[in-house]
Amino acid sequence: MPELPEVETIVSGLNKTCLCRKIKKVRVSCPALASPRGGLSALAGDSFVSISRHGKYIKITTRRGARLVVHLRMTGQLFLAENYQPDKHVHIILELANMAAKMYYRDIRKFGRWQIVPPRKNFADYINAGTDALAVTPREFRALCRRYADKALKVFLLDQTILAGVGNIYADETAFYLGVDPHTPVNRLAPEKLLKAVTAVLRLGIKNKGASVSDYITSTGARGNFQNLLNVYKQKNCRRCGTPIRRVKLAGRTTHICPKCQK
DNA sequence: ATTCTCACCTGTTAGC
DNA sequence: TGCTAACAGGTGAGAA
Repeated sequence: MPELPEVETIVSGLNKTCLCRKIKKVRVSCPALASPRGGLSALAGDSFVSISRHGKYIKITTRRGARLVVHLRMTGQLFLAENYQPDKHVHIILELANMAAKMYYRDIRKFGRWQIVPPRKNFADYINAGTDALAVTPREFRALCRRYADKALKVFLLDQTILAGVGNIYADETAFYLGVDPHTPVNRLAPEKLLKAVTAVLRLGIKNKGASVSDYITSTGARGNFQNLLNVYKQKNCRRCGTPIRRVKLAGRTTHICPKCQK
């Protein structure tokens, strides 16, 4: 799924290619993806001047001052391609000036959202999320650990209002990195170690351009590499010790644990 | 207030 | 083999 490292990879890719290019044409074939409905037509003639990220949310600002929040949810893909034949899952196409490639939004399950932020609101008000997992300070992180001391590690990591960006893949991999069971309460872990683990796992994901475990692809349509380095997530056996991975439900998600490496 | 459940979708996999 | 049911997991809304 697109989590922080996947979204970071897409955002940094788009920043290299499509900033400040005039949007010649906007085609939306699934109006329900946009809010307000039909709001994306206002992008015609405008251009993106800033593309950034908060957690898994993509934040876009245009030359005319419009703000856009794009969320890929489960199966959203945002990429640039030349000579691409859109299939039935492509729902938004942006044609950019002086560029052979077009921008495509493809989303099999149509869970994703393109939202126009109302003029009076800022991004932070609009996005219901805590501090970005790679922007949190050690001091702030310690406070979060104290406040949510009783929560299970995985529940803590997955809650976007506490810390933004970690999803199922990186939560399981973080617990593995720490060598602990994801049911472990936060107050049983040293905040410094926990933050170091989250940071290390997310950065490794970014370094490898994200994990293409299902539909995720980069902004050029390429697959990531991190799926080849996962230790427990969707693994049959632990990559480190070969022990069969135990699958349990935690926080409503399939959770992968190596019974030998994680106590 | 906090925590849980469901709805949103469709492709893939498991099981009969 | 062919069909159906369960599953995949991010978010927001509504219920408990």
